[in-house]
Amino acid sequence: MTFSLDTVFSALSDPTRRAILSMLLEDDMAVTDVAEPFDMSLAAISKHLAILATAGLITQEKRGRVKWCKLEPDAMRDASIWMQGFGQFEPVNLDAFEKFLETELSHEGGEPPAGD
Amino acid sequence: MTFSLDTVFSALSDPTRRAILSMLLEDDMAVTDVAEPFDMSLAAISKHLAILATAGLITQEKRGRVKWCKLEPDAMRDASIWMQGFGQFEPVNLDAFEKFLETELSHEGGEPPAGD
DNA sequence: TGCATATTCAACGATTTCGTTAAATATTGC
DNA sequence: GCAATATTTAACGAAATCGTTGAATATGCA
Repeated sequence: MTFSLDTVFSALSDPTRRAILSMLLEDDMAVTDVAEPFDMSLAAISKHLAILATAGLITQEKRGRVKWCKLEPDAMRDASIWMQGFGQFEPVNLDAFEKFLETELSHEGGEPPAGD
Repeated sequence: MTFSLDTVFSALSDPTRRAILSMLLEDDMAVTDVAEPFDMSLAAISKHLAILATAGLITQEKRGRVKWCKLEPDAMRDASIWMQGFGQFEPVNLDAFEKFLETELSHEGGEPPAGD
Protein backbone atom coordinates (compact mmCIF):
# COMPACT_ATOMS: atom_id res chain seq x y z
CA MET A 1 0.00 0.00 0.00
CA THR A 2 1.37 3.39 -0.90
CA PHE A 3 0.25 6.79 0.37
CA SER A 4 0.60 10.14 -1.29
CA LEU A 5 3.46 12.46 -0.57
CA ASP A 6 0.81 15.13 -0.07
CA THR A 7 -0.83 13.39 2.85
CA VAL A 8 2.40 12.13 4.38
CA PHE A 9 4.22 15.46 4.34
CA SER A 10 1.08 17.24 5.45
CA ALA A 11 0.63 14.84 8.36
CA LEU A 12 4.25 15.36 9.37
CA SER A 13 3.96 19.14 9.30
CA ASP A 14 2.19 19.27 12.65
CA PRO A 15 4.30 19.12 15.82
CA THR A 16 1.64 17.30 17.82
CA ARG A 17 1.47 14.59 15.20
CA ARG A 18 5.25 14.26 15.03
CA ALA A 19 5.34 13.97 18.81
CA ILE A 20 2.73 11.22 18.65
CA LEU A 21 4.80 9.30 16.13
CA SER A 22 7.84 9.58 18.40
CA MET A 23 5.84 8.23 21.29
CA LEU A 24 4.70 5.28 19.21
CA LEU A 25 8.31 4.50 18.44
CA GLU A 26 8.51 3.12 21.96
CA ASP A 27 5.40 1.00 21.88
CA ASP A 28 1.85 0.64 20.64
CA MET A 29 -0.56 2.79 22.60
CA ALA A 30 -4.26 3.26 23.27
CA VAL A 31 -5.82 6.54 22.15
CA THR A 32 -6.36 7.73 25.71
CA ASP A 33 -2.73 7.11 26.59
CA VAL A 34 -1.54 8.90 23.48
CA ALA A 35 -3.61 11.91 24.51
CA GLU A 36 -2.42 11.97 28.11
CA PRO A 37 0.73 14.15 27.78
CA PHE A 38 -0.94 16.74 25.55
CA ASP A 39 -2.73 19.83 26.72
CA MET A 40 -5.52 19.22 24.28
CA SER A 41 -8.89 17.48 24.25
CA LEU A 42 -9.17 13.79 23.55
CA ALA A 43 -11.29 14.60 20.51
CA ALA A 44 -8.47 16.69 19.07
CA ILE A 45 -5.99 13.86 19.53
CA SER A 46 -8.44 11.43 18.02
CA LYS A 47 -8.53 13.61 14.91
CA HIS A 48 -4.75 13.84 14.77
CA LEU A 49 -4.63 10.06 14.92
CA ALA A 50 -7.14 9.83 12.09
CA ILE A 51 -4.93 12.07 9.97
CA LEU A 52 -1.89 9.93 10.74
CA ALA A 53 -3.88 6.83 9.83
CA THR A 54 -5.04 8.35 6.54
CA ALA A 55 -1.43 9.06 5.69
CA GLY A 56 -0.60 5.46 6.53
CA LEU A 57 1.80 6.51 9.25
CA ILE A 58 -0.09 4.52 11.86
CA THR A 59 -2.66 1.75 11.87
CA GLN A 60 -5.36 1.38 14.47
CA GLU A 61 -6.82 -1.86 15.69
CA LYS A 62 -9.74 -2.07 18.06
CA ARG A 63 -9.52 -4.71 20.73
CA GLY A 64 -12.44 -4.56 23.07
CA ARG A 65 -13.23 -0.94 23.75
CA VAL A 66 -9.62 0.10 23.31
CA LYS A 67 -8.21 1.18 19.98
CA TRP A 68 -4.52 0.48 19.72
CA CYS A 69 -2.29 2.69 17.64
CA LYS A 70 0.73 1.22 15.93
CA LEU A 71 3.48 3.07 14.16
CA GLU A 72 3.95 2.25 10.48
CA PRO A 73 7.29 3.80 9.58
CA ASP A 74 7.24 2.26 6.13
CA ALA A 75 4.74 4.91 5.15
CA MET A 76 7.61 7.37 5.32
CA ARG A 77 9.60 5.47 2.77
CA ASP A 78 8.47 7.24 -0.37
CA ALA A 79 8.74 10.64 1.24
CA SER A 80 12.18 9.83 2.54
CA ILE A 81 13.31 8.61 -0.85
CA TRP A 82 11.88 11.67 -2.50
CA MET A 83 13.98 13.85 -0.22
CA GLN A 84 17.07 11.77 -0.79
CA GLY A 85 16.73 12.59 -4.46
CA PHE A 86 17.74 16.11 -3.58
CA GLY A 87 21.11 15.31 -2.23
CA GLN A 88 23.36 14.49 0.50
CA PHE A 89 22.64 16.67 3.55
CA GLU A 90 26.32 16.91 4.17
CA PRO A 91 27.91 16.65 7.58
CA VAL A 92 25.27 14.65 9.32
CA ASN A 93 25.05 12.09 6.62
CA LEU A 94 27.98 10.53 8.36
CA ASP A 95 25.56 9.66 11.13
CA ALA A 96 23.05 8.44 8.61
CA PHE A 97 25.80 6.37 7.10
CA GLU A 98 26.72 4.83 10.41
CA LYS A 99 23.10 4.05 11.01
CA PHE A 100 22.96 2.56 7.56
CA LEU A 101 25.85 0.23 8.21
CA GLU A 102 24.49 -0.64 11.61
CA THR A 103 21.20 -1.74 10.15
CA GLU A 104 22.88 -3.55 7.32
CA LEU A 105 24.85 -5.58 9.83
CA SER A 106 21.90 -6.24 12.08
CA HIS A 107 20.05 -7.55 9.06
CA GLU A 108 22.92 -9.84 8.18
CA GLY A 109 20.76 -12.80 7.39
CA GLY A 110 18.70 -10.63 5.09
CA GLU A 111 15.28 -11.50 6.41
CA PRO A 112 12.65 -10.33 3.97
CA PRO A 113 10.88 -7.21 5.23
CA ALA A 114 7.24 -7.73 6.10
CA GLY A 115 5.34 -7.20 2.88
CA ASP A 116 3.18 -4.09 2.49
CA MET B 1 20.94 28.33 9.49
CA THR B 2 18.29 25.84 10.48
CA PHE B 3 14.59 25.87 9.65
CA SER B 4 11.73 24.29 11.51
CA LEU B 5 10.39 20.89 10.67
CA ASP B 6 6.97 22.52 10.70
CA THR B 7 7.74 24.87 7.84
CA VAL B 8 9.80 22.37 5.87
CA PHE B 9 7.25 19.56 5.96
CA SER B 10 4.45 22.00 5.36
CA ALA B 11 6.24 23.46 2.35
CA LEU B 12 6.79 19.96 0.98
CA SER B 13 3.17 18.97 1.38
CA ASP B 14 2.08 20.86 -1.73
CA PRO B 15 2.56 19.17 -5.13
CA THR B 16 3.16 22.44 -6.95
CA ARG B 17 5.96 23.29 -4.57
CA ARG B 18 7.50 19.85 -4.85
CA ALA B 19 7.38 20.16 -8.63
CA ILE B 20 9.12 23.51 -8.39
CA LEU B 21 11.89 22.01 -6.28
CA SER B 22 12.35 19.25 -8.85
CA MET B 23 12.64 21.82 -11.60
CA LEU B 24 15.29 23.69 -9.63
CA LEU B 25 17.27 20.50 -9.35
CA GLU B 26 18.23 21.06 -12.98
CA ASP B 27 19.23 24.67 -12.71
CA ASP B 28 18.55 28.03 -11.11
CA MET B 29 15.53 29.72 -12.62
CA ALA B 30 13.81 33.08 -12.83
CA VAL B 31 10.35 33.37 -11.26
CA THR B 32 8.65 33.76 -14.64
CA ASP B 33 10.31 30.63 -15.97
CA VAL B 34 9.37 28.66 -12.87
CA ALA B 35 5.76 29.69 -13.43
CA GLU B 36 5.66 28.83 -17.11
CA PRO B 37 4.68 25.12 -16.97
CA PHE B 38 1.97 25.66 -14.37
CA ASP B 39 -1.65 26.40 -15.06
CA MET B 40 -1.72 29.04 -12.38
CA SER B 41 -1.18 32.76 -12.09
CA LEU B 42 2.28 34.22 -11.68
CA ALA B 43 1.21 35.69 -8.36
CA ALA B 44 0.31 32.25 -7.08
CA ILE B 45 3.71 30.87 -8.06
CA SER B 46 5.37 33.87 -6.48
CA LYS B 47 3.66 32.98 -3.22
CA HIS B 48 4.69 29.35 -3.48
CA LEU B 49 8.27 30.50 -3.95
CA ALA B 50 7.99 32.73 -0.89
CA ILE B 51 6.84 29.73 1.14
CA LEU B 52 9.74 27.65 -0.13
CA ALA B 53 12.11 30.48 0.75
CA THR B 54 10.69 30.81 4.26
CA ALA B 55 11.27 27.11 4.75
CA GLY B 56 14.84 27.62 3.53
CA LEU B 57 14.32 25.22 0.65
CA ILE B 58 15.27 27.86 -1.89
CA THR B 59 17.05 31.19 -1.84
CA GLN B 60 16.23 34.06 -4.15
CA GLU B 61 18.66 36.62 -5.46
CA LYS B 62 17.64 39.59 -7.50
CA ARG B 63 19.89 40.46 -10.39
CA GLY B 64 18.56 43.33 -12.41
CA ARG B 65 14.84 42.94 -12.68
CA VAL B 66 15.06 39.16 -12.54
CA LYS B 67 14.86 37.22 -9.31
CA TRP B 68 16.76 33.99 -9.51
CA CYS B 69 15.62 30.99 -7.52
CA LYS B 70 18.18 28.52 -6.27
CA LEU B 71 17.53 25.17 -4.67
CA GLU B 72 18.88 24.73 -1.14
CA PRO B 73 18.61 21.02 -0.50
CA ASP B 74 20.43 21.34 2.81
CA ALA B 75 17.22 22.70 4.26
CA MET B 76 15.85 19.17 3.97
CA ARG B 77 18.58 17.78 6.14
CA ASP B 78 16.88 17.97 9.53
CA ALA B 79 13.61 16.70 8.15
CA SER B 80 15.37 13.84 6.41
CA ILE B 81 17.27 12.92 9.55
CA TRP B 82 14.10 13.09 11.58
CA MET B 83 12.49 10.58 9.24
CA GLN B 84 15.54 8.34 9.29
CA GLY B 85 15.05 8.09 13.03
CA PHE B 86 11.99 6.02 12.29
CA GLY B 87 13.71 3.33 10.35
CA GLN B 88 15.57 2.31 7.35
CA PHE B 89 13.13 2.19 4.45
CA GLU B 90 14.88 -0.85 3.20
CA PRO B 91 15.39 -1.60 -0.45
CA VAL B 92 16.09 1.83 -1.79
CA ASN B 93 18.61 2.78 0.81
CA LEU B 94 21.04 0.96 -1.37
CA ASP B 95 20.55 3.74 -3.90
CA ALA B 96 20.97 6.31 -1.19
CA PHE B 97 24.15 4.59 -0.21
CA GLU B 98 25.51 4.67 -3.74
CA LYS B 99 24.64 8.31 -3.98
CA PHE B 100 26.35 8.84 -0.67
CA LEU B 101 29.59 7.30 -1.85
CA GLU B 102 29.36 9.13 -5.14
CA THR B 103 29.17 12.49 -3.40
CA GLU B 104 31.85 11.58 -0.96
CA LEU B 105 34.15 10.92 -3.88
CA SER B 106 33.17 14.01 -5.81
CA HIS B 107 33.93 16.09 -2.74
CA GLU B 108 37.34 14.53 -2.45
CA GLY B 109 39.18 17.82 -2.23
CA GLY B 110 36.68 18.93 0.36
CA GLU B 111 35.78 22.29 -1.16
CA PRO B 112 33.91 24.32 1.41
CA PRO B 113 30.27 24.77 0.38
CA ALA B 114 29.31 28.38 -0.28
CA GLY B 115 28.54 29.80 3.14
CA ASP B 116 24.95 30.71 3.99
C1' DT C 1 10.91 60.15 -21.13
C1' DG C 2 8.16 56.32 -21.86
C1' DC C 3 7.00 51.61 -22.82
C1' DA C 4 7.77 46.68 -21.96
C1' DT C 5 9.24 43.18 -18.72
C1' DA C 6 9.63 40.98 -14.05
C1' DT C 7 7.78 40.54 -9.77
C1' DT C 8 5.12 41.57 -5.70
C1' DC C 9 1.21 43.48 -3.06
C1' DA C 10 -3.59 44.06 -1.65
C1' DA C 11 -8.08 42.66 -1.38
C1' DC C 12 -11.06 39.15 -1.83
C1' DG C 13 -13.54 34.36 -1.60
C1' DA C 14 -13.65 29.35 -1.06
C1' DT C 15 -11.87 25.72 1.40
C1' DT C 16 -9.20 23.42 4.92
C1' DT C 17 -7.16 23.07 9.37
C1' DC C 18 -7.08 23.02 14.29
C1' DG C 19 -9.10 23.44 18.29
C1' DT C 20 -13.42 23.51 21.40
C1' DT C 21 -17.65 21.46 23.76
C1' DA C 22 -21.57 18.41 24.07
C1' DA C 23 -23.74 14.44 22.65
C1' DA C 24 -23.57 9.80 20.65
C1' DT C 25 -21.78 5.02 20.44
C1' DA C 26 -19.45 0.78 21.93
C1' DT C 27 -17.83 -2.10 25.35
C1' DT C 28 -16.89 -3.84 29.96
C1' DG C 29 -18.28 -5.61 34.33
C1' DC C 30 -21.19 -5.65 38.34
C1' DG D 1 -30.00 -3.22 33.09
C1' DC D 2 -26.80 0.36 34.67
C1' DA D 3 -22.75 2.90 35.49
C1' DA D 4 -18.03 3.60 34.05
C1' DT D 5 -14.62 3.66 30.40
C1' DA D 6 -12.92 4.45 25.58
C1' DT D 7 -13.54 6.67 21.50
C1' DT D 8 -15.87 9.15 17.76
C1' DT D 9 -19.22 12.44 15.80
C1' DA D 10 -21.41 16.85 15.15
C1' DA D 11 -21.60 21.59 15.26
C1' DC D 12 -19.14 25.43 15.70
C1' DG D 13 -15.41 29.41 15.38
C1' DA D 14 -10.88 31.34 14.48
C1' DA D 15 -7.17 31.22 11.63
C1' DA D 16 -4.50 29.54 7.74
C1' DT D 17 -4.15 28.06 2.87
C1' DC D 18 -4.68 28.46 -2.00
C1' DG D 19 -6.17 30.54 -5.70
C1' DT D 20 -7.93 34.87 -8.31
C1' DT D 21 -7.67 39.70 -10.28
C1' DG D 22 -6.01 44.34 -10.60
C1' DA D 23 -2.90 47.70 -9.17
C1' DA D 24 1.73 48.78 -7.56
C1' DT D 25 6.79 48.77 -7.98
C1' DA D 26 11.43 48.13 -10.11
C1' DT D 27 14.27 47.66 -13.80
C1' DG D 28 15.86 47.65 -18.70
C1' DC D 29 16.08 49.76 -22.96
C1' DA D 30 15.09 52.66 -27.11
